Amino acid sequence: MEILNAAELLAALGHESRLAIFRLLVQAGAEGVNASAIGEKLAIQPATLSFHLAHLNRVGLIRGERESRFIRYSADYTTMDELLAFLTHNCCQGQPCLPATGMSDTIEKRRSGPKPCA
Amino acid sequence: MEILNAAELLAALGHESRLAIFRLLVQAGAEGVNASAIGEKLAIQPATLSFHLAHLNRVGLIRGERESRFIRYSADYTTMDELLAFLTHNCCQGQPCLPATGMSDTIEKRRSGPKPCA
DNA sequence: GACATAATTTGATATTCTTCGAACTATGGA
DNA sequence: TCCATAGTTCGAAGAATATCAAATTATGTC
Repeated sequence: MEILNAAELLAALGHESRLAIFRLLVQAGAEGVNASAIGEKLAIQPATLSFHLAHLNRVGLIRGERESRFIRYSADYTTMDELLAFLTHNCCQGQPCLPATGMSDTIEKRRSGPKPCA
Repeated sequence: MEILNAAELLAALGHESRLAIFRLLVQAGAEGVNASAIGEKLAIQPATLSFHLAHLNRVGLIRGERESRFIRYSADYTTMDELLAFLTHNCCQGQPCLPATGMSDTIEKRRSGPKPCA
């Protein structure tokens, strides 16, 4: 992944509504969620929702499939995986440098260990 | 981390210049890089650079320390770690679901494993 | 103090993004 | 065919961003 592409993905997720949509779809898994259900759950009006769904779809983070009258959206995990791989490239030597476990000394240990992410 | 905060961080990184700055600082490590050196390396004019540095600093991804006439900027790894932890929360059960190792079947394996990220 | 360098701030401009009402398309049922 | 539902597209308005020249602040040197 190139930096321009990564920036596009990050910008797509860098909006509260779109991030909420994406997270909802990740939690929903393979079954996905149809547009109006997303709109209800997140209190986003149809036109605005379509705008954000189109944005997320354009950059490849989600995809939609028509199912009768509904369009069922689901997260495209591979794109997110690639983005995370890009952000963690050249750090951690393949070891997980995340998540922060809540152990108070984790950060300090990590500080002296392999270089963290991005 | 809350979703609004995460969206702010993602938006901050969702600009080619700022992402390039952040990556440069991550690569530079603890020593950091002073502003004019960043500007030269990335071909960004001083005023524009200051604008982006201030943005990254405001959201906590970098910090600057004056060193004589220079201001040395360095990445704040903890903020990035928290962001990545947020993005990978409730997935992977603490196992690394990244990075993509380049092994062709990794993605498929992961698909049937713990739910990927975000 | 006068000057040069490093960086920021200000102000103006151009661009992009976001939102939403209204119109439109697509599908299914009576 | 007519109607209702699901969703998108269009168009306009307002808000937020990005860029950069010019002015300003801060530091160090002569």
